Amino acid sequence: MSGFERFNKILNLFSEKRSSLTVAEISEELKIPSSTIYRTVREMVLADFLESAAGSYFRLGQAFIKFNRIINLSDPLIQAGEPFLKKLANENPIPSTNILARLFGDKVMCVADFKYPSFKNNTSYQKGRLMPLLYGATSRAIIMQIKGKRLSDILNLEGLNDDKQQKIFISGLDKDKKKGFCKTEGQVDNGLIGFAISINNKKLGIEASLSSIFNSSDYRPEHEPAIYANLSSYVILIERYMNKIFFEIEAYHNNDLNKD
Amino acid sequence: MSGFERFNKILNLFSEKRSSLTVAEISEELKIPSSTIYRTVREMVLADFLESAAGSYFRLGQAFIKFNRIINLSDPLIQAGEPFLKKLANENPIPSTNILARLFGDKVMCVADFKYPSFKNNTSYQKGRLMPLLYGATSRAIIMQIKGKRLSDILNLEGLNDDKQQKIFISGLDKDKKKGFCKTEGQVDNGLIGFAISINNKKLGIEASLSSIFNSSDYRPEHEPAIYANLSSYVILIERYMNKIFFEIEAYHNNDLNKD
DNA sequence: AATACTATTCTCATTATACGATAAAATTTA
DNA sequence: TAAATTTTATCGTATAATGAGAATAGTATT
Repeated sequence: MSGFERFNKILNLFSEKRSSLTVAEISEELKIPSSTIYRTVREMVLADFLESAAGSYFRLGQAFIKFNRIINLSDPLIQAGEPFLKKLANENPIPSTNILARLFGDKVMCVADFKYPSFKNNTSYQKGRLMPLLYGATSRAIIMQIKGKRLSDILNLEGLNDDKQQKIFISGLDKDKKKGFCKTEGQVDNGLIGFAISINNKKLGIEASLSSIFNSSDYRPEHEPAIYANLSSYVILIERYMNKIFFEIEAYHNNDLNKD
Repeated sequence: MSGFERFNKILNLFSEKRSSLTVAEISEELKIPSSTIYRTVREMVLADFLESAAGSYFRLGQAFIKFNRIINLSDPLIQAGEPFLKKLANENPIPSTNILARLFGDKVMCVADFKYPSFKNNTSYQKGRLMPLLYGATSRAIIMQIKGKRLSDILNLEGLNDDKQQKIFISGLDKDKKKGFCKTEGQVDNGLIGFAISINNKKLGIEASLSSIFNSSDYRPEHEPAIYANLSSYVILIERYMNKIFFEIEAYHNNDLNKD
């Protein structure tokens, strides 16, 4: 096992449920001698990827907070989209949670969210959370942008291995693609209904979606036109804004003052 | 240079100002052959610490968003303190920004913040940002908890090397310590005045502070009693809540069901 | 479409460095 | 104070990272 691989494996032992670990536990989990783990953990602590907590436990360190902030301040999708989420929530006909999600490698992750104050349900969608790729409007509006080999690779990775089933799934996607939007009910959370539209910027390599999630009990079919009108107008705004950001980034890169 | 060190150095090239880099740029900055950088970057992309963007640039990857979320959901200080920030802001006599900050290694970092809607100034304090250790009430209320060799080590690292100056600084801290609170004006941002009280939990290894920042122009001396009353009562609540969390964590660790 | 240019991966011999068993030291607990 | 646990240090060995350079893939240019 290589050094980086070990480093990565240690970090991935930490989770929402298990947020602190001892060297002994790490050593046990990874089947690696504790002398080696001690050395690696020390390096990681020194670089702020871990911090030592009480009782010889170790926690994730501040490096993640720091780098997350840099991403928040610089990610084109977050920059372009986050300012609109609150407005979208206010304009929706019924209380909603509104989500910006995007494809990272083979995972869909929520990168920004705004919940209307009176929206009661706790959706599974939260900033930083990896979302199921095959379920929910949010994810569908993203993967409908992918095609060919890359799509089937992703679906395979997600466990949709059967050829027949994959074809059915893809033809479902194609229908949504023609309509231009996705709508699913209860696929991610019971009692919730979600609507999503794709966001895309080829030059920035961003495949994303904007979605609004409602309580099924609040929702009436007559709300649908307003929901789509809101989503699609904000998607246009966000895509335009992202394009502007792209040109700013390009200008920055081309500015020789920044090199050296 | 070791593998992990290189990995760390690559990440630390990314900043708010410079959020994407090419392999050539990294190679140039670190004076390491690009064949090596390519290999390392590939590993990092595979593990989601970097992602490739347009024009052969690389950005920070989703791993940071993911791990940041885990910290947010599990950090005892954030869990215990964040829910109170909004209340504190609402109860302050004048518009404020309210900050939970804590010591990570030798750096003070803001881990949660709430800005009262009508508070105008953009403070330097933002979640995830590393703060100057020697300036501002927020940081003072934290380092006043440290003593002896550890304190002087930290001060040295921060550039306060001169023995005489260090003594002056420490005696200033001691005065604040006796008073039980810190108050500084304009040390971090011009036109802002900050008040802070220490937060501590030895068992969890957390040295932190709660602070309220105001516009100097809004502030009148007669506000001071209310400000301190608010801060100190919330600090008591937060410390109590953190202690409760400590016992929950301890119970979790002692529960054999969680081990295998 | 052909060419030039750049970005990326691959190969491989060399060397450095990560590894892990063990001992020593430091810290915590009884 | 002793016992137990956690952490660091030591060191010979094997392994895996390194970097030069070639090969390939991918883009841009004309």
